[in-house]
Amino acid sequence: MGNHGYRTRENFLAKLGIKDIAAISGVSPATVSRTLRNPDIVSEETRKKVMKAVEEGGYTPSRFGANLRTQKSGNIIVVMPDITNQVNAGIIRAIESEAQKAGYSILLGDTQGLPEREKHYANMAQSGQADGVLLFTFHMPFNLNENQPAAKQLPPIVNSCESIPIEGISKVMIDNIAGARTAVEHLLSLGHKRIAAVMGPRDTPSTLERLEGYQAALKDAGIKIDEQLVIRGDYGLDSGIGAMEQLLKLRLRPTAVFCFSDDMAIGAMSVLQENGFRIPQDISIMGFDDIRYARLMTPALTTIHQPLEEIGKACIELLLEQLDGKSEPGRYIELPFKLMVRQSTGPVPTDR
Amino acid sequence: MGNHGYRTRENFLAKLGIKDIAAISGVSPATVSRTLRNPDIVSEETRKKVMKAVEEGGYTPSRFGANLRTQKSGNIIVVMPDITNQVNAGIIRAIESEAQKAGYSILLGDTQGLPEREKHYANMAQSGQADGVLLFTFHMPFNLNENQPAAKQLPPIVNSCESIPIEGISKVMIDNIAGARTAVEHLLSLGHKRIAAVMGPRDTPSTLERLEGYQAALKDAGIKIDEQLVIRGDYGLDSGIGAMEQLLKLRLRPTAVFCFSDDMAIGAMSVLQENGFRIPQDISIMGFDDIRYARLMTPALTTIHQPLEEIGKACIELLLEQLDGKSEPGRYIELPFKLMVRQSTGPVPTDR
DNA sequence: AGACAATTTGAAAACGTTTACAGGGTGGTT
DNA sequence: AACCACCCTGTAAACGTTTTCAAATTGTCT
Repeated sequence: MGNHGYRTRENFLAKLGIKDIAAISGVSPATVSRTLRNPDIVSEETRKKVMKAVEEGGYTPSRFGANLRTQKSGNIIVVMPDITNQVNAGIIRAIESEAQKAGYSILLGDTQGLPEREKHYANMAQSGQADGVLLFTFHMPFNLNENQPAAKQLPPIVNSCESIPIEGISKVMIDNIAGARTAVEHLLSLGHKRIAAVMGPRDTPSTLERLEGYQAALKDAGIKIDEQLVIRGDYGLDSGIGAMEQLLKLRLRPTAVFCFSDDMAIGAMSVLQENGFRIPQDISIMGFDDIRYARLMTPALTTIHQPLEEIGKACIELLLEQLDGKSEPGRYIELPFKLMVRQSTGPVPTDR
Repeated sequence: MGNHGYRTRENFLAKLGIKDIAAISGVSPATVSRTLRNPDIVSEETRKKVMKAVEEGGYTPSRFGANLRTQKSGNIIVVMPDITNQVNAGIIRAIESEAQKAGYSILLGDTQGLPEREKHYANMAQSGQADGVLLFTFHMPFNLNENQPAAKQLPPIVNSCESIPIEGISKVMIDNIAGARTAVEHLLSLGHKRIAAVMGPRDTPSTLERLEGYQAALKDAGIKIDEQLVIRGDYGLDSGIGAMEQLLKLRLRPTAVFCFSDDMAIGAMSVLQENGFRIPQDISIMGFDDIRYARLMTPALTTIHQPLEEIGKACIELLLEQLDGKSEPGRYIELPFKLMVRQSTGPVPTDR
């Protein structure tokens, strides 16, 4: 019954601790820790002894102790409005993969659009549940003191997809304005003049930016904006359906519809086809995102490609820089979009 | 410089600890802890004092200390082959939402099909990173001793979607055999006799089960299985494309194709339409899963609906039971699938 | 041989909670 | 007045690591 520290529970699941391994291999706990974390600084002889005990004992260091001591959780929380969305899913997949390479795990924060859940997830950085935050929502879930630089009041954080208007916070974005402009210019080049826009959720930066690109392109072409052709959506399939139904009721229908997301474009296409319209002969449809289903639609959907994997990688890169203290927050990475011309867009119909 | 425990760093981010709050409110750390975790057992007077200090100090208890003391992480690791898949995404979304209600956070384990990553994630339960495991892959990533009941050697765990052949492990499934049988019977009822099957990845339980249902339905109808009509896929879009191309090369083409996933069905449909085949007049297509895009295809995809949200909820329910020690592992929940008849299936063509 | 540096190790403190235990107070009952 | 029960609170001991500091050992150079 000495105080050697061995566990004696018969339960064979009884987990060994670092002290047990130390006792078995005849060294101190410190040396066991060093062997595992920093093998180079222990002699080969002890390293072998310790590793033998570790393997035979099936020892896995408890994170609880290590986390407490190092004040690091090894987790990154990803705050997203909806992980079911193909765009978000693609990004988070890349994030997870990259994070794992760097030894971090991903905590999933699906806000389902609720600000209180956003707050909840953001607080994980406060409580130590996460070391850093990847923010894909457009609220700022932290209370900031106006008089201090934001960076000093925030945990390591990177903002992507929806740009939060705060100085000094790292961001990974695509140029939504230019993307939308490119989309509309593609339609203009096909001769379209009555081009509808189906927007995303009101007030989100991405929607506002894409709207700006849409307006700018039309303005440059000398076309006046027809408010009836600008419909509010929410990036979801059903809102694409609703928007298209609304557009079909118009006396002067658009000849092309630019949807701010592929999901809405797919919804719109289904309404058109149900009602006997031919795409693109009667109406052209254009999306945004290039989700994996886009190219498999019939007709294949013309859209703006977003580099999901690169976005995810860039997010982790910027966050790791902050976590490693290698760089100040405030870096901005802009990734290139790409116009994917497929079959859902075509020349404006001439017969009217 | 007394030992009152206050932090004195000027850094205004300096986090207060439980000792600081205790000192400020003039009670012991124990009482602060009680106030936060179990408010009922402290007097109203102290509770007010403490809460005031907590709020003014902006105190958030550190998880590091609490985790170490309670030996709980508050995390659940979800191990999935691909989170980008609509089925998995839908399930994990429900899981996340339910887990959060119960005070747990979700760690994302996207294995990308790699067994070593599966092992890595499974080990998170060993190291204390996660309290429980939700397993959607079909390997058993733990080394089990054959002579002991599996349940005693495993952390709290629930297995779903792909059934792992081990006794005494909780499961949430749909009846894949009956689901596939229902699908094929639907096609049979439309007069089809040459019904192709596009399978999922070889050796996964779900594929084997669906294949069994397919075979059973044909056998019951007195139709001999034509091996040429059974194509290997991997549940992904591209494999649906490849499978359909293969089927079109056949001298005697099928009149209906049952794809074991909607993604493959969508891939198959795009091939057919590209080659001028009419769906369902020339060939009927049937999927499995009922992802959100299924009903928006043109024609809308007939498929077997999987109750993703219910699956997610049931997983958490079974896992929480184990985590709370309220029940032994080994429970089995079977959720109902549903045949969704839409426009991609129709009567067998008569003209040949 | 002695001084000094380099390498390797151990002792002990620290990380921040929660909780078993004990003790002090209050009020009610005999 | 003594006793008991109950409620509330504080003390102190865990939980399992990592890391600082110092000591011990070895090797190198004069």
